[in-house]
Amino acid sequence: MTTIRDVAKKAGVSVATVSRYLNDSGYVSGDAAKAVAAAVKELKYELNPVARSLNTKKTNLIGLIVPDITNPFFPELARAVEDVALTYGYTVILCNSDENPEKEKNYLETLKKKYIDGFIVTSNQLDAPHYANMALPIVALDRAINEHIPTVASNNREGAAMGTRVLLERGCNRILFLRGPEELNPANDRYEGFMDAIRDSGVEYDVVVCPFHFADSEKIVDRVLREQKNIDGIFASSDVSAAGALKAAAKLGIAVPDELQIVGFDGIAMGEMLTPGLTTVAQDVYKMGAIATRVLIKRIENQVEEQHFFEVPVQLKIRGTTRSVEK
Amino acid sequence: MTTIRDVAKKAGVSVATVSRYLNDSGYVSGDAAKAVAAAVKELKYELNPVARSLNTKKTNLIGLIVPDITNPFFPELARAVEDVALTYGYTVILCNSDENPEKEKNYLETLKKKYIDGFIVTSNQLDAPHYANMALPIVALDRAINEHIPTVASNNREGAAMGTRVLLERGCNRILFLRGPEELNPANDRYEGFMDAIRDSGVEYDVVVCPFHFADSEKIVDRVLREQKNIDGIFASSDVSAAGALKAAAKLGIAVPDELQIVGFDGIAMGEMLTPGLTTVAQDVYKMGAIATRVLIKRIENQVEEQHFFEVPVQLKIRGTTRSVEK
DNA sequence: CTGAAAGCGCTTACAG
DNA sequence: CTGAAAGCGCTTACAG
Repeated sequence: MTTIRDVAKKAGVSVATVSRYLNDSGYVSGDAAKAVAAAVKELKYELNPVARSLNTKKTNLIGLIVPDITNPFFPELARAVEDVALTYGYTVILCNSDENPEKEKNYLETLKKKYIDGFIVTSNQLDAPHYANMALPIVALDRAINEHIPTVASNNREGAAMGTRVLLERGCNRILFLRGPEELNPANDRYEGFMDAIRDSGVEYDVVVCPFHFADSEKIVDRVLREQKNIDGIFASSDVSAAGALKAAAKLGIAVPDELQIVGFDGIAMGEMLTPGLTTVAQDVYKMGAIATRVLIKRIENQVEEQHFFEVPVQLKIRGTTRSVEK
Repeated sequence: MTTIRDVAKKAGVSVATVSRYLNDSGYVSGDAAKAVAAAVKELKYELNPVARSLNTKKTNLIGLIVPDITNPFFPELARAVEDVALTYGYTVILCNSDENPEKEKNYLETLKKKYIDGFIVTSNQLDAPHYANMALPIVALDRAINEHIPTVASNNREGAAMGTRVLLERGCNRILFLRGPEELNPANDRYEGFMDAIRDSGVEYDVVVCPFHFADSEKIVDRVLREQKNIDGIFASSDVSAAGALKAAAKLGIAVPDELQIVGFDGIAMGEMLTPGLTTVAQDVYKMGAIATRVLIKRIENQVEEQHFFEVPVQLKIRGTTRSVEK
């Protein structure tokens, strides 16, 4: 392995000069620069990043902590993070937390020791002490951690209101809202948005808490649909739940969208594969990941960034589980 | 930051002894061990892994190279890799290659410089030179790289034969096989398996090449179904293609499974969310990832492993897109 | 503008 | 069984 010393020797300068040239830090005369460049080229020298890290305490590594990459929301996020990271010369370490604070903390600490440069985190441990005294740059995704930490999120509340109005405008008279887990901030925001839109409409509604899980959602919706025969609209807080609802309806022989209209939330790829295609409030997950990564890297590189909260607009995707608007 | 020197001083021994104790390498007397242990505890000393890496050229980091984490096959793989890696004290770096040899090579080289310990790779660049002279441990997933590199894969051929027989046993008289991209090894194995099963059956069949992409598959199947009215069975080389086929059938008003039966390949979660649920040849993706990771870590830790090819059996999942067997 | 030297925090022959 | 010392390959004040 050729080292900086070899380069220095060949170029007839000191290692300090080579280092300055390589890092573009401090002055290097034109002559010296030329000699070093030639030596680097001739020796095919490549800087050893581990040795550098030991000095700088930087690694160009960032951690992405998600509950579970298997959850269809996260792969696209991971993709965005990796794409942007690559652009800036960073590499991504993938961590599944399972929403387990211990696991999360463990990753945080292990990687900190390895001089990781920062984290992008999707977590519910909003108030966990290990975030408070983390000296490392962190950006929160989807769910706020605390005021000191920049957050990127969809406009969940407004999006949910939009989704609700889709059903309202299409003549639903009794709407079932599948509310997400109560410990999830975004789920609560969506609930608020639903309430915003439904409140003054005069339309009847039911709210049922429902995990973001296909089979559970199907079961819950099946039960509700059997009990409440007059439900003609379902707004689910996630596409996976909406898929469960659609399946339940199909099994009960309820025609979608003629007898029952369904709207989801998320915009995951599966939505268009269903029959009929799922109408949904689509989050721009890729954009969220991209913004989060840029913000994080700015922080890592000490660029000032006054903005603290980044809201990414959702977009309605009208597909087959809703009818055309009644005029 | 407390270093090994602080510990040595407090314990009244040399740093060499502390290092030996910490790494359980070389002899350390009982007394010395006790003193060091006490000092470590009192000072809350934690070894600096970066400094260690500079010496050992090991980092406990492994790279996972996939074409695109957004492809529904890979998240579960990534999850398995990460789970097992964590068990052994390794951390996973996620790399999306987009099947682009340059990108792949770039990751390989960048991370090698960072003293990454090994790679798990899903790649088509079987014969790429950058794999031939990689001194690092590598395990190939799903697609063989070369004979020197251990490979983990499903029994694609046999699985495809099984899937074909599902249609045969259920009375299909004309089967459309959606063959995957010809540059993909597993896709070709599945084609062989289909041929194995169909050849002697006397049943008519068509073969159409079809990318593992939903919308494209839908389009292709729509066209074929319009042209060939008597197709009553489709075997798709991937679940995503099968979903496209199902969608095409639905739009054409063809009843599944009564008029047309469909079988997919992969076993991704989406399959059960469709209506009807997708019958499929399910790969045990998690197991594949877990095995690959264990094999890789064994190699990294220089444990001999004579086995070179690991085949993970597929499993039939009979759901709603096929009928019950005719007796 | 440049170099000698200390330092980042560990590991590992080597001599005893 | 143990320690002094060199070494991993870089960066960074500091003095000139």
